[in-house]
Amino acid sequence: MDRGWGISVESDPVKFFANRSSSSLSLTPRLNRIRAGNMFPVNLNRREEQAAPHPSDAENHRTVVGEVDFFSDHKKRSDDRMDNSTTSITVKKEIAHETAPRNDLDIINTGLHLRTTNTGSDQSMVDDGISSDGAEDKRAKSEVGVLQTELERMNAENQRLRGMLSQVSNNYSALQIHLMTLMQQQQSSRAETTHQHETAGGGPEEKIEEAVGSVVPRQFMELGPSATTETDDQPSNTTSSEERTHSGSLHNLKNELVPFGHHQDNKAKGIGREESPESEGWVPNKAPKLNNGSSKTSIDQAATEATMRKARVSVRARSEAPMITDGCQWRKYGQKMAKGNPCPRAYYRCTMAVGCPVRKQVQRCAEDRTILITTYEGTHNHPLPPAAMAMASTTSAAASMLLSGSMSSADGLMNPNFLARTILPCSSSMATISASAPFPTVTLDLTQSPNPLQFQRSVAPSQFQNPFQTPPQVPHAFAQALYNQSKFSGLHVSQQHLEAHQGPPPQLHHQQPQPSFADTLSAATAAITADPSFTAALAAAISSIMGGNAQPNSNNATNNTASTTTTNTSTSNGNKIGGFPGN
DNA sequence: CGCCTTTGACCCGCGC
DNA sequence: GCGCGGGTCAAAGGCG
Repeated sequence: MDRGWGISVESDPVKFFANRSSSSLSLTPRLNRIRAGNMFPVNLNRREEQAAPHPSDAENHRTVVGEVDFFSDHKKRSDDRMDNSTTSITVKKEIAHETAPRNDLDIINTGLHLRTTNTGSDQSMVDDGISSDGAEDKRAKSEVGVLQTELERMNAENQRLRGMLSQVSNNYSALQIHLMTLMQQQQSSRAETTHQHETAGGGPEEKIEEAVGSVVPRQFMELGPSATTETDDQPSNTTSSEERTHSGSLHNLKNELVPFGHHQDNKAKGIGREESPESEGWVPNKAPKLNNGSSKTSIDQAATEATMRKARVSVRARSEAPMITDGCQWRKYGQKMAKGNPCPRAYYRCTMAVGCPVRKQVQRCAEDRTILITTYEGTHNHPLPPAAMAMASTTSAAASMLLSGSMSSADGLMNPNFLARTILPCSSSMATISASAPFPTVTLDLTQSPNPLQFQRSVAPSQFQNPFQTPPQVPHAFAQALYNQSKFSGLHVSQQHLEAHQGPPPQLHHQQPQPSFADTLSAATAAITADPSFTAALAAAISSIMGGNAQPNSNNATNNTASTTTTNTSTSNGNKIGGFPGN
């Protein structure tokens, strides 16, 4: 039963991916994603491993609807079977042939049907031994009981659906808040720049309006060739070595998110990682090797890049899959038993480009093995397919946010909670920052279910100055795409896990009282130096998700699937250390 | 045959 | 200096 959820859930996404990649990926990506999002509760509840093929949903519904009408028929059939079969056998047959749940409603109906059938059989048994006078009452009482049972089942189902909904809201809220924070940051950056260079006319409102009209498009443009000029216009601000190194480090982030075809422009510019020896390939985390630069700038840049690479983003998500598929291709290069965790830690390296420095570690949580902890390290030195944008941008944004805080303010790392609130002001429990050595780590916890209303309160229009209210579908699509990826790759929320962990998931990080959103926002704005690349990263991610440019990378889904498949296969092999955690 | 995973060995940093 | 733990390498084997 338990395994059934996982199996069915993993099988369907493949079909979906296949359909998606072959038919309408480039045409209506947004619609597909929305559709996929709507499918969320559907897939999670499928249990088909032992269900016989069912003609269609309509027929399924028909069967359910007709169950009451066929009550007597069931009775008759049960009567006929009484000779050589028990009631339980009858019920199993019903399950096998008549319940092929297509969605939650079907499951609910299935439960009803099951009960009805069962009761019908029972009823028939009772009727056999009772006079016809009391049969009517008995039948009525039985129906009442059936309805009560159904009500209970539906309540339980409702609870589960609520859990799933809160999970989705969790992801959605996290990403939307993130986006909003970035928008505010962008606004602050622009205001500051404008104030420094010229006291341009127009009040804050006008600036905001300008930002609204241009933020996203301009950021999109920054990713292209125009990014060079845009960046060239900026250096007047980045005179200090600190900011210079900062800019250099985030150049990687920009590269990571540059759409296909634009990647070479930055390279031609001659800044950033491409020229550093490190860019040629992965260099282990050994400090001496990082100081290969001859000039001071090179040293600073190398150190910054080292910090950038050392900064880690850990994503915690419930998953039965051995590894979440984030759109990238990974090759496993090691596995070790980590101290304090019975589950082995697997080491993966990005193989989408030769010499890509990005690594990730995958390990199951020791406290709750349904939680998969994926730790990303480094930035991609190659273009990413749209499917990889969401996760990469999220992790990179978190990492750059972390690094921005660490560079602009020493308190950033000294006060992790501050940065945590900075990244996700409204939900410090969803993003936590560990300042513990050796690597600063941002933890994005997708396993928690905060109160969605809390977020709604936080992003009231009055707080965000209407112009900054991005179209709802933007962050929604962002979260949706991220979630879809997760869902189809194993980051899905398993129904059984929702049931098993109705209570608050284990908290690895200390929760802090939540400050007001305005306070944290201003704090974030003040604490983090303006960084166009950061916003550009998010803009690029959103653009890729919105499908405006949607590079029809149809291989993407295939690669994802293949990657997951191979990983599953490999991890299912006998492993001396014990195989993959949780399997 | 090539790619990938497995897994023991090795390297390095850190604490004692 | 030594041990421990994290991280990586690379030979060997499996698989399509």
